[in-house]
Amino acid sequence: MAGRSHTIGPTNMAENGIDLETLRHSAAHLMAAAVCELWPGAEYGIGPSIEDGFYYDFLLPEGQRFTDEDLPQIEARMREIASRRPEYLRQELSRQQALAEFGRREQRFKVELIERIPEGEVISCYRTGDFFDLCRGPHVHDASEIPAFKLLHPAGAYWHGDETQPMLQRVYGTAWNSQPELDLYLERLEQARLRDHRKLGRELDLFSISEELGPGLVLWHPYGATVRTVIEDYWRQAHRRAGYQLVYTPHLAREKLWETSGHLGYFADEMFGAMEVEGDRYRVKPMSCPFHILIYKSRARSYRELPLRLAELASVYRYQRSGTLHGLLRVRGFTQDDAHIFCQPEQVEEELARVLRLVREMNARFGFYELEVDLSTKPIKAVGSDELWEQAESALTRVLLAEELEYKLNPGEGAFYGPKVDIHIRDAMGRRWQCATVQFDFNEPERFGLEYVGADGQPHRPVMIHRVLLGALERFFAVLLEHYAGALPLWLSPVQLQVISVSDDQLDYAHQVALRLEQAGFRTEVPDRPGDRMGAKIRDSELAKVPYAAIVGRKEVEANNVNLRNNRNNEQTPISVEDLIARLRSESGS
RNA sequence: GCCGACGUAGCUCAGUGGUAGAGCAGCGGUUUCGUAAACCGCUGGCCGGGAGUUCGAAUCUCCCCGUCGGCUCCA
Repeated sequence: MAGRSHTIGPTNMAENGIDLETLRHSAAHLMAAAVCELWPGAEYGIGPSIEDGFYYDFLLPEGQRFTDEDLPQIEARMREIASRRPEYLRQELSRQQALAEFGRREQRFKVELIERIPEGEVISCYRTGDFFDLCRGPHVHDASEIPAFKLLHPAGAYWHGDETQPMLQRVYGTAWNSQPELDLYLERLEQARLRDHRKLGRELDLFSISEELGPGLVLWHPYGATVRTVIEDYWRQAHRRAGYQLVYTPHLAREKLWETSGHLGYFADEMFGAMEVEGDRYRVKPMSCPFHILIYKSRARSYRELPLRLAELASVYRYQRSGTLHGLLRVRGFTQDDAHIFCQPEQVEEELARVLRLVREMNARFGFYELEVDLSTKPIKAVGSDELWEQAESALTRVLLAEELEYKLNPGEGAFYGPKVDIHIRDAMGRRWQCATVQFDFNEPERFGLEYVGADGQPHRPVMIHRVLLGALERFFAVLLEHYAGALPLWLSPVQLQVISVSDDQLDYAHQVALRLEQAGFRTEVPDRPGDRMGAKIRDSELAKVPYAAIVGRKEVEANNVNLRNNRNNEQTPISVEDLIARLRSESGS
C-alpha cells in the first residue's frame, strides 16, 4: 500500500532479545514447517520478515486454499514443532546440489530462485526438523527462541507479484520477543481500527460511499464538505501567495486530446470508457495536465511570463479495479490539488525549491512535521534524452540537499516521462503516507509542441513540472482523520463550538451567544432537542468531537458570559463572549 | 481482476431448516434538569439481489453485486 504502508508497532529494534527481523524470519520458517506437515506436498515460495511480522507463500496440493479456520490449526502445529526445539541448521550447497535437492522435493519455486542466484554466490539452506529451505539466514538457534507469535490472516498473492503467474496462498503472522510486546502490537492494531476513517466518517457524518451511486465514488456530507471547504480555502490562499494562478477545466475532453498527450497509449486501462457525442468520442478526465497545457498554448508565451504556475483543485476519474478500492484512500473519483509549472530550464532549481517549501508549509499547517522523501530516477523505458534526465536528476538532488531534506534514492523507479520526488508524511500512529509528488515531464511538452519565445527571439521548449501537494483531497482527508482520530484541530473542525443551555429556559440566550460567534466567523451550533438534559448534550458534543462547548445556565445569563468547556480535556473556564472570540481566533490561527 | 472472509433495522450485533429480535439512533409524550446517557411508549427489515433444493430458507446450493483482509497498481 504505497499510500498506506502501515507500521503499527514500535520500530523493528530489538530492545531485549533477538533482532526482530531474524526472529520473524525464523517464525516464517516455523510456519512453513507446520504447513508442510499439515499439507504434505505443499510447495513453498518466499517467506520474508516484513514490518511488524512475516509471511510465507505456499501452493497447496490440489488447489486447496487456506481459510480463517486453518490458522489456529497451523499455529498449534507450530507450537508443537517448537516444543521439540528443532535447531535451525545452516548448510552450504553447490548450485548442482541445491538444484538436485529441491528438484527431488518437487519445489519448483525454489528451483526457479536458485536459477536466479548469480554465479559465484554462496547458496545456503536451512533445515528445521524436516523442513528444508533455501535461505540466506540468519536464524535463531532453535525454534524455542521465538517467544511470542500469532498468525493474522490468509491472503492470495501472485508469485513474484505478477498476475500472469500462479496465485499462491499467503499467511501473514507477527512475532515478538515477548508476549506483552505481542499484546501491545495487537492492541495497536485495535487502536488503528478504532480510528479508521471509514468508521469515523460514518460516526461523525462526514461522508459516505453508496452502493447505489457506485463503488469508489464519494458523497461528502455537510460536515465533511465543511472541512473540505476549509482545506480548499487555505490551499487557494497558500497557492496565490506562492505565485500560482488558479484555473478551472472541464471534466470531459475529446478522446483525441488523450491521444495527443499519450495517455491513451499507456493509461487507457485506468480511464473510463469513451462516450459517443455527435460522432465524436469523449473521455472523462483522469488527469488535468493536457488541459493546463492547452491554457498554456492558447497564445504565444514569452520567457518573461515564465514560470507560469497553473493550479487547480481538479476532480478526476480513474477506473480502479474493484479489489483495490478502500474507503477514501482508494477511490474512482477524486480531487487532486494539481498544478503544472512551465518554466525555462534554468528556472528549474528555484521552482523545485519553492515547491518543496510549500510542501513543508502546508504539511506543517495540517500537523505533519516529519517528511520522508524518495527520489526516483530514470527507468529503462523512458522518453527524453539522457542529458535531459541527467540535468533534471541533478537539479532534484541539489535542491533536496539545499533544502536539507534527506532522501532515499530509488534508481530506475521514475515515470517513463521524467524523474520524480515523492514525499511521505508520518501520522500520529507512525504510519507512512504518500501525499505530495513532484514529477518532471519530458513527454507532454514535446507531444503538444510547447514553446516560448526567449530573449533571443527564438522559440524554446519549456520544462514542465507536475506536482500535487496534498495528493487527493479524499485521501488527504482520510489521513487527517486517522491522524487526529477524528478530533480535528479547531480550525478544521466542522463544528467548532456548541452552545449548550442548562435548561430550555436559556435557549434564547444560547442562540444570542451563537449568533455573535457565527458573526465572528466561527462554526457554531446550539443543540436544542427538547427534553435533552445538559449531560446528554455534553455527551453528544464530545462524541461528535466538537472542540468546545459553551455552557449557559442561569448563572451565565445573569453574568452575561459563558462557561467554556474544553471537550478534549474537560477544562472549564468562565469567560465573556468577547474573550472567547479572541481565544478562538488565536487558537485557530485566523 | 485474482485469493479468502463477510453482507440481518440508520448504527452495533443476536438469531444454523419451523411466525425476524435486542441496544442505540429516529418519532410521540412526560420531565426543565449544572459538565459523558431522564422516563414511558411507538415506528422501523423483500435478512444485499437472483435462481435452485425443501411441505417450509435469514439459515442449505449455485450465480451476481457490494464490503473487508491481501496480491498488483496508484493520488
